This record gives sequence, structure tokens and C-alpha cells, in this order.
Amino acid sequence: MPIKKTVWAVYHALSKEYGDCKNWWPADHAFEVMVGAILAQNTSWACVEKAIARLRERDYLFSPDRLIKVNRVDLEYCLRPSGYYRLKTQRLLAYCHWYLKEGGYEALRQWPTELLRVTLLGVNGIGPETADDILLYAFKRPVFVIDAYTRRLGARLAWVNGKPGYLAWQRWFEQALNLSDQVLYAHYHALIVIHAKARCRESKPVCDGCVLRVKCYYSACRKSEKSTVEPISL
DNA sequence: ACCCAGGGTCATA
DNA sequence: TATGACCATGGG
Repeated sequence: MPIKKTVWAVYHALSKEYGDCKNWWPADHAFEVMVGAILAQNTSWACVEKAIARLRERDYLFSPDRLIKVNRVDLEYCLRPSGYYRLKTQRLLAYCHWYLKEGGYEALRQWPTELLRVTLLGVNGIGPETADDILLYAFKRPVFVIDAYTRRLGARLAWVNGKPGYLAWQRWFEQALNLSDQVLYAHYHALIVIHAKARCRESKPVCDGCVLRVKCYYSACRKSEKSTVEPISL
């Protein structure tokens, strides 16, 4: 089987296992997605939800102009459960100021994806993955999100060689799928994360009569073991 | 007591 | 350009 076809095989297998992942990124509106994307940096979603709950209780989530007026200590208190709370308070405020300056969702939704992406990257605290989370789940743009799980999956299936950078990973997935589709990308990313968190121990066949298997990629390999990890045979 | 989380920035070499 | 320190709380 051609390597790139296996990308579709994995998608179909995971899709069969976990369904359509409807509303995997829970949020009432686009701005809430953006807040979640910043809070989720290197943090488990359960912790993010606690912070979101605190924000929602105080009715801070509805709009950025509400958020920037909040007392800083109060905002830090809300974000505490999500970790890096001082840092994330800073980042969230920086993001809100940029967002308002540019005219909010109705204005930004008109921007072409590439311009929106580079501008997002210019906001302090917004890196490539956070920017793509926002583009994909808030602005509904067809960008494939690359996170740690995606890299591990790609590495363990020997889809890639060496250590490509973020954009190279992204290009690889988008070209392998050969279909620029926001719904597909959102679904695939959700499936990768859900399957990782399931901590599936046993290798399992991805399709009938196909030797492709997916091992657990929840945690990173220890440095001492890195050289011993075998790529899954195809 | 570890290890890890739906990362990003900044200082060094 | 490529590592490393740092950010910080919470769950397994």
C-alpha cells in the first residue's frame, strides 16, 4: 500500500472506532474557542475546563472587551487551574487587545487564511499550533493542526523521516490527504487526540488484510529508548 | 516520588 | 538552527 494511502486508512479506522467526534472542541462561540486554545497550551483539557468554568461563572467569556476590563488578580485566579496562570493571563490579554484592535470576529473572518495566520503568529504567546487551533476551530479554515500526538503517530508509523519542522509536518499531512477540507481536518485531529488519550496498549490492525498497525502514542519515548523504537511495518 | 499535559518564548552556543 | 530553561497546576 502506498504510504499516503495509509493516512486515509488510519483515518477510516479511527473514525470507525470513535465516530464523528461531533463537538469535540466544546465551546459556545468562536471567542471561547480562542480562549481555550491559549489555555490548553501544554495542559490537559480537564484543567482548562476548570479555568473556563471560573471565567463563565463570572460572565467573562462572552467577549474580549469584557475580559480586558477584568481585574488582573481576579483573572489570574480564574486561570490558575490551567497552569502557567500568570503567563496565560498575559497572553490572553495580549490576544484580546489584538483581536479588538483588528475589529473582532466579523472583521477577521474576511481575511485570507495566510494573512490571518501570519498575523496571529505575531501576537505574543500565539505559536503555530495555537494559531492553527484558532484558524481551524474558530475561523473554520482548512489547516491541519500538528500537535505532539500527531508527530508521535507520524513518527511511529514511519510516515516521516528525520525531524521536520511544524510547517513540513503540516504540508505532509495536507498533501497526503490531498483534500483541503475543514471538516476532515478537524475530525482527524480530534481522532488523533482521542485515540492517544485512550492509551490503547495493543497494536491493532487498521484495516482488513492490511498489516498497518497503530501502537500507543500517548507518551513520548524515553530518550534512552528512542533509538529502539521500531517503525511500524507496512 | 515520579511523569505528563490538546506549547511558546527567550537566552545561549 | 538547535538545544535548554522557564513558565505552574493537576491527574495518573
